[in-house]
Amino acid sequence: MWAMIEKLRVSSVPMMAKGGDTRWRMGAWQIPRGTASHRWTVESSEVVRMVNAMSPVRVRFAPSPTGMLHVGGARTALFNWLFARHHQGTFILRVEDTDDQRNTPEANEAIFSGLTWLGLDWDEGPNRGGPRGPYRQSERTAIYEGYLAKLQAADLAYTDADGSVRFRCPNTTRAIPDLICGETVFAGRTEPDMTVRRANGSFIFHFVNVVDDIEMGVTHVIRGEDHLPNTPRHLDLYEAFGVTPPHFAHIPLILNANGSKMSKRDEGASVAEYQSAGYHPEAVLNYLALLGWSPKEDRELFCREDLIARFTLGGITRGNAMFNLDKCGWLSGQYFHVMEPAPFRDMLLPYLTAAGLQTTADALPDSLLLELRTKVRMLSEAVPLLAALVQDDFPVDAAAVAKLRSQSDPKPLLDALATAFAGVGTWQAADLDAAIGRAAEGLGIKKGALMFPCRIALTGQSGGFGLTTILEQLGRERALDRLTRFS
RNA sequence: GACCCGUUCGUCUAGCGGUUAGGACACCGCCCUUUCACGGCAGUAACACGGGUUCGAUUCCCGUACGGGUCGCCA
Repeated sequence: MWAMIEKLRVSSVPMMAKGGDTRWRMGAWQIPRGTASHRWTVESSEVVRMVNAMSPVRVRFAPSPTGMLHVGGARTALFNWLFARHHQGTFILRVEDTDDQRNTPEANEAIFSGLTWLGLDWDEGPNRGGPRGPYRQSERTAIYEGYLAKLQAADLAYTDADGSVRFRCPNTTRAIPDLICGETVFAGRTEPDMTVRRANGSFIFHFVNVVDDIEMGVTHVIRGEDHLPNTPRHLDLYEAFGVTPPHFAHIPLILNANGSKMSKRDEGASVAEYQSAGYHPEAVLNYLALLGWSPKEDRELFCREDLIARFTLGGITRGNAMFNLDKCGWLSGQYFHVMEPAPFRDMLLPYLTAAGLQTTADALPDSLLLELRTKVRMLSEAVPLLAALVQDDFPVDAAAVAKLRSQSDPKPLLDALATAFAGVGTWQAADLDAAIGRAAEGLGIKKGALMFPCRIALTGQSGGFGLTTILEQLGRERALDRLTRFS
């Protein structure tokens, strides 16, 4: 057993500073750059359990309530969550709401609902509690004051002319042993001492971030690469507090289709957009996982258990990635295509209602859903498809109607169909199909030539469900009514 | 501007010195088909550039170019 663990230590980054030395020193972790040896290679769950028992993984997602859950943030949350679940560790949600202007109930809710929609549950955090709380920075002022007192006691902090508190930042050269980027060295600089507390009493991000990570026992900081250049200053703080810093893993950013950093206002930037467009949440999770991380297998579909089992920091890509809506949509379709009718109905019904369609579970039989599931990539696509089937008021495609009229007068065709349908034995696919055949034969035209006008008359659309499905779904009365009323 | 990170098909990626450079989305064609889809099959398409190291570089090193990030009393 120990041999396995030793081997693990060699093949991955040391889990902790050795020999109980809590003082982290620069260069203590020699990570050969540009080699794969620094990558996290833990795979066996047995080994994971052993290591975890020695040094339980604690990670956190620390969003700021900006009013939405950004996809970049969601992916950071996902990577942290996967890492925690893979190592049977703890996933903490901490709300960084030190900026009062942003700290609204709605903004907080946007984070919670986004994470919940994706199924990213937190072990400790708001609405959940935990031993290291509170988990909102706005409620941790006393803790920050305590840490600030430590700094002041050591003469490492002072109040400047503007009334702000500054940290005597050593600004020394720092080598960050990053689990993804390798050892990254930042030369010492001569910058003004960093502010840790504003004149109005509120604390600055860098300070509270470090204090909270210490207080919450965070072992691995997995965050966006945009934080990498800030890390040396964070290290200064850890050193000042005499605490061994956590492991760092900076993940590449998500870019827009035009190559720029995806920001708040960009299309598809908010998780809520995927929710309202009716993407399958498991698919979005799946897609996000594959954006900047790879299980190195020639397949694309991974359920969350698959992801948990496979997730390692070593699989994280080095370069930034552009978000591709097409692929996300395709993946979503893949999930719907194989969905069982019952859960599909459960997901669909509230969505249709919210979209303004008057319908019930009874109006969505299994047979219909089995056909529908292959036609949608997201639930919003089901709305126009279903509109004509579940209600009498439905949109009509003017172009399709125009095309129909340009070909021939549809009236005699529809009358012939209505007659054939009226004499049908049962209002079921086989009989209905036969009736269409008879009508076509009687008119001396092909079946297909009859089905297009029929489709237009019944649904107003040139595409959609199979014609017999439409007929069955509408029922004899409504179908015949629409055929005879079409003009 | 300074500092950091990065660079394989349009996009997401596999590749860790010797491969016909693989997969996926998208695209194109064919098949299936009453429509729209689904599905199946096939195809177009990539190692940024220049130097090294090496018998041999997509893989290792150094430059250049390009992209991104950070340099806030925003997080």
